[in-house]
Amino acid sequence: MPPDSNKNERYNARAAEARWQKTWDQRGIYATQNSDPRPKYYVLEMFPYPSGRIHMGHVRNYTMGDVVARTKRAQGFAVLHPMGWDAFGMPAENAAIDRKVHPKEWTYDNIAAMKKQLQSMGLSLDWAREIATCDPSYYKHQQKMFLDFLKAGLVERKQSKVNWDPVDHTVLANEQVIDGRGWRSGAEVEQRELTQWFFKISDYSEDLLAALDRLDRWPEKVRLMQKNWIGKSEGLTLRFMLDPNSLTNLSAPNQENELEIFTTRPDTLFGAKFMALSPDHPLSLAAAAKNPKLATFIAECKKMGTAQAEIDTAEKLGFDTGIKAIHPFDPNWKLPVYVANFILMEYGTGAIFGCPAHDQRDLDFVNKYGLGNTPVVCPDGQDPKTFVITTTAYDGDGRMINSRFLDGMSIEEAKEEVAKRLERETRPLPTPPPQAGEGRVGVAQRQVNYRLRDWGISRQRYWGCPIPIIHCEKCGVVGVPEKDLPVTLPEDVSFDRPGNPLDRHPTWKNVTCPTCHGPARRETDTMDTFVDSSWYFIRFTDPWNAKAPTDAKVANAWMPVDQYIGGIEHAILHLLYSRFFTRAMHKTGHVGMDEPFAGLFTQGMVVHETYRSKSGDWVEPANVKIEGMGDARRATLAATGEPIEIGSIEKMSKSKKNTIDPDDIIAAYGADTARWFMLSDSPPERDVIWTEEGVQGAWRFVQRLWRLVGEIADIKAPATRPAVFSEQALVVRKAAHRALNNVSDDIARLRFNRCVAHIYECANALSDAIGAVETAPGPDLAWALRESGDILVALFHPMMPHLAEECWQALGHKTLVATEAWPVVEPDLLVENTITLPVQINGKKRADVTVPREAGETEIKAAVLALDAVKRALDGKSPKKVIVVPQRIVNVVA
RNA sequence: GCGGACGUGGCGGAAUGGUAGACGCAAGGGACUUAAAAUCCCUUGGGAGUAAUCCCGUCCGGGUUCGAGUCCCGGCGUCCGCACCA
Repeated sequence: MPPDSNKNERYNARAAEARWQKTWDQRGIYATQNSDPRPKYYVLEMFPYPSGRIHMGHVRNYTMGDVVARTKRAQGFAVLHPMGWDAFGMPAENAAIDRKVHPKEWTYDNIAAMKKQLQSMGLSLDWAREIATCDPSYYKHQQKMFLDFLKAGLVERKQSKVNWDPVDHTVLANEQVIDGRGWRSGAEVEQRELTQWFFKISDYSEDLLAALDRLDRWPEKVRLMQKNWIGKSEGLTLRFMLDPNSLTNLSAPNQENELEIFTTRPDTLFGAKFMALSPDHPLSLAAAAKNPKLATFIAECKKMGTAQAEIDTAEKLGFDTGIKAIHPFDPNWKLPVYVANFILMEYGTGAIFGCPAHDQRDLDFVNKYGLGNTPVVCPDGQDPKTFVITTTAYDGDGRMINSRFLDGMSIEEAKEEVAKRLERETRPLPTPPPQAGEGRVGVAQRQVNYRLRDWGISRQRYWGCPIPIIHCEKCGVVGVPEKDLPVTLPEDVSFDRPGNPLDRHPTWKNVTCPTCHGPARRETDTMDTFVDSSWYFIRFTDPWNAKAPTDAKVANAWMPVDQYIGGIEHAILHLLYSRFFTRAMHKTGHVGMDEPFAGLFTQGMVVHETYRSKSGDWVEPANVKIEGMGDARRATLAATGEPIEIGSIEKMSKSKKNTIDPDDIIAAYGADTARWFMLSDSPPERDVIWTEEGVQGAWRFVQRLWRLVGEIADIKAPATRPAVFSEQALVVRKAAHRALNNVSDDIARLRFNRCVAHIYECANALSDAIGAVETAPGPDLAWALRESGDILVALFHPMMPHLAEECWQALGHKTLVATEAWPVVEPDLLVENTITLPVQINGKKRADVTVPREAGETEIKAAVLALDAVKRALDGKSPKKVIVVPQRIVNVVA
């Protein structure tokens, strides 16, 4: 590129971007004042984990948020658009182990590096509100809220299972368990029970479920996923008597004389073939005490990991305890009681009755143990006499069969009948006697059950927010007094051994009890990092507050977040925890609302082709040379020419080495090009494939816009708006105003790929108009072109802010386009005087008809019937029907 | 296993139940140039036909409708989440 040529100079993104970033920064135009009286708009992207480098997923996510922020700012809102760091978590500890670097140092270095990268993207962020969750000034308030929640009854301690690595003596995350073995040690993982802290999210099950209906700016699929996660089900708890003759081998003398189960299918009670207990069920343990084989079986079950997918896909295994349960409707009907590996203690009562014909898991189980099945629901249209179940359970609708007094009923009627009969029948509660109330209770009780479990927040790790609790032998569990907060992490820790460094720190955990001043020890567990991210969006409203997590007045003014943008992978946990946490903060007086996110958008991933060498190693795209097209596409290693296999398109990941570094792209093409490409083509909720061609296309368009604006800037236009416009000038103005209208609408609905298309169309129209001018445009066309140029620049500003500033300046404006108001559309320019309707004959398009905009149905019909194509198709006959859909289409039924 | 999505040209995709393929990419042809790059113009779902025009076509099989990529039922395929990754 000749740098001396002035007129046709290329847009120099690198120089321009640095310059405009400096200007914005110096003028402080993205700092938001809490005192701003304009209507508020809070746009937030999910804050990143400081892994060290931003990735393309961040570029996509933050560009989308920035488009919304810039647009809303132009539309007159006080926009809050902050950024921070989800800075606690396991990778920092892994780095400490692998690279001997302190988690704190590692984290803050990463933050500094990533902040620089984000700043190079030209995001309109208010960096004055930056927070890092690992900073004591942040987690101090989190500890305060933990104590507030504790006082409010929202926290409890209970037992829960963890993945235990018996070699490393450490707790493993599910992702650290690979094929049932610890990722570092390779040892078989065991389940262990630990006493842990829980937030009582299940207190809000019904509220979290019911409120989903009001989140009308959330994706339907996320609401559905949360609904299923909460998993409300209505059923019965049902007390089966145990056959006393079968209980002789139990440890305790006959404490368990009955077994309580939960079922959502009481209608299938006559199809029951067995009972199944969780390996953790008290009755299982009682039976195992005198039965070594059963004890071994239970121990085997504990070798299974705690992940749900693993439990569900494992082979269904059971062990017959020898205990018999008595059918509630037939004292002579005895059911074998098994301990089974697929029954969860956490759900229902930890025990079920198995009806194999109508539940696949139960069917797999009986087929393995030869217990048989009896269908009790017969689908409509099936003959009950011949209806049999072999390997596939039937869980659909139908009529009751083989079920005595239920026969012929619908499923719903049968459920109701069973409930009614068993509710009426009462029996004394099992021994030992109940502590309160009457001695007799219905054999069955209707019960609403939720799948949602309480939120276990204890982590046996160093790099997390310390749980502000002191354990005293005399006083028990005592909260750290507020004046002693924050409980800070000690910095002199070692990672040379596995396990929690806090637990083996020589002094940190030794404290005096705040109540009795005797010796006591600190809680050494830290909080789940999901706690940190469950309120950061509220902290952003008042991040400087040293006294309290937030100022309710300020938080209530900014909250809820109007538009939250992040990955679909957070659809359930992060969002549900945040909804709970906001409610808990409401209950403890920190804020005045329940729902944190009024609008939610979940964007898709950035994916890329994968490359593999002959030896099976993954190869980075930067080292691959691609030649040829379509099927003839071949890849070679750029350095050696070794052939490379082109693999499937997958999520960018370090392990498959198919990542593209945003830094490289920004250095080569500039941030605007990267931003533009991330918004082009793919709908934002879907995955976008990163391609070299796509980036180059975006880069060419950047240059094209720059040239186009240069041409418009050269046009001399009258200062005042002409009174009349020629047809030519109107075409230009209509194109610009149509684009303005479409882009405004599509940004509001976050349909960025369509915005991109409309901006292309607008640019094409302006290029065409300029190309058609032979000498110099007349004053009306000149004015129209200048007007349209201004509109075009304003429209792409949210997406390519640096280029827009450069263009705005070139067009002679002295202001910043970043602080300009959004252009105002002239509605008259959006309507045409004539409309062209497609004409179908029998549903197939055969012709067009052009009619005046205000033409009525009879007028349109007449015009349609006069068309050659219609006459030909009708062949002299009159049509059966003519359907005129106003403004849309005409269909002639011949 | 359970739950959730998605499936349209060579590719990414567009299409309130109403003209399938907007817009972009790639490709082919042309202009400019000593040449290349850059830029500009034209063509581009498949098939038949000189042409007008016609036939086929939105993963597969059914259905509803004047009309289905879109709605319903049943398959197939791909992807995501599953509670200690964030």
